[in-house]
Amino acid sequence: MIKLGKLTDYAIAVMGQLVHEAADSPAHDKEGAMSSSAHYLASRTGIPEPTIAKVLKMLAKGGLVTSMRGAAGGYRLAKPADQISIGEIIAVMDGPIAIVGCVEEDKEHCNMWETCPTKENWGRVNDAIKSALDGVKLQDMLSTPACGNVPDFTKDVDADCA
Amino acid sequence: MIKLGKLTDYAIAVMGQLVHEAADSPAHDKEGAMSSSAHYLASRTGIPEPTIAKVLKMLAKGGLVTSMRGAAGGYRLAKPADQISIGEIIAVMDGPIAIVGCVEEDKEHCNMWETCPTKENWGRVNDAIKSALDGVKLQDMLSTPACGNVPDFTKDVDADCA
DNA sequence: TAGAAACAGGACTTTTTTAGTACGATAAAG
DNA sequence: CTTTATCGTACTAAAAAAGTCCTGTTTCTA
Repeated sequence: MIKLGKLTDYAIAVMGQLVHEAADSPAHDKEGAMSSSAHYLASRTGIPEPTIAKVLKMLAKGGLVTSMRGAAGGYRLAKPADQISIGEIIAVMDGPIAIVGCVEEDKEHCNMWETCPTKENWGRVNDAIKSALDGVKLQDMLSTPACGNVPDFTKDVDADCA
Repeated sequence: MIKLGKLTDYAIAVMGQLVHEAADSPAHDKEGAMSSSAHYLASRTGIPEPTIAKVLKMLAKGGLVTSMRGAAGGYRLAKPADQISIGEIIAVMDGPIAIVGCVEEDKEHCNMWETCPTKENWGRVNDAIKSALDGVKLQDMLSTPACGNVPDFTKDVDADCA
């Protein structure tokens, strides 16, 4: 089954939680908006802390969240939730969206790139998938922190998942 | 990187080869069209025989090729190449196309299926991807047996790959 | 200024998935 | 009845993903 990695599911769950946090923040919309620590987010989402820390680091490196170090540091969304697409999140977590390995970036591994007539078709397929994923925004995925992915440990997480 | 398994690439290559074989067949279009053995297809595509055998078995079970046993047996396409979509092939080789595990089939593993508001969105995404893949037919991928996937052993395979 | 809280980065281990192989059984042709 | 094939399944090995941990750096607070 063509599917996303678990870390990607976690990422969407975590970012969803960050949306909640931003909305609840008193300094909402302001520059000095609150940030949430990995520890806190772990407790809210039920995802184990070491794992969620890894996910957050990846998201930070990908520019989807901004981080602040030191005590009282943490993470917050880099952009409003309706400007972050699912496609972006997947790209950061799973790498570029390309259904086949035979893609522009590593054409040197393909001994017949120049003459291969199928690459345009794969390109069209990839583009179609990409726009499908870019059309759905994080905002659309909201209301619940960890649905759509499934780990069992979400069970005891929270009640606003409905 | 979201990508297909190698076996799926092989499958497309093999089915492409079967298209060639059917076209070259004297009994082309007839009921008694020739069939190609796994051994022969392996030699034509450069894919190792045990592996290609496995692929063909999967394709046969999925109904994309028909098989005939016994001496002079082998495989042939179950449908014309322009009626076989890439999506079908992927579905047979990699299972149903569903970008998340949280899909109708195994909703019992999700403890909040009923109330989860994101499943419809994932459904839309899945559908978009599915139609992108169903829109491309095997016919469109033709002209060369093993391009678009890349294994190095395609190098010494054949000359009509251009 | 010392200590605590928190992220950064990387190395490491474990688990899961995928790929590849092998073998005994069955079926058809000559 | 021998040869050429597929069928089904089980097994092994290799690759990828997930998860964990440690060491260092930054920043706030007391």
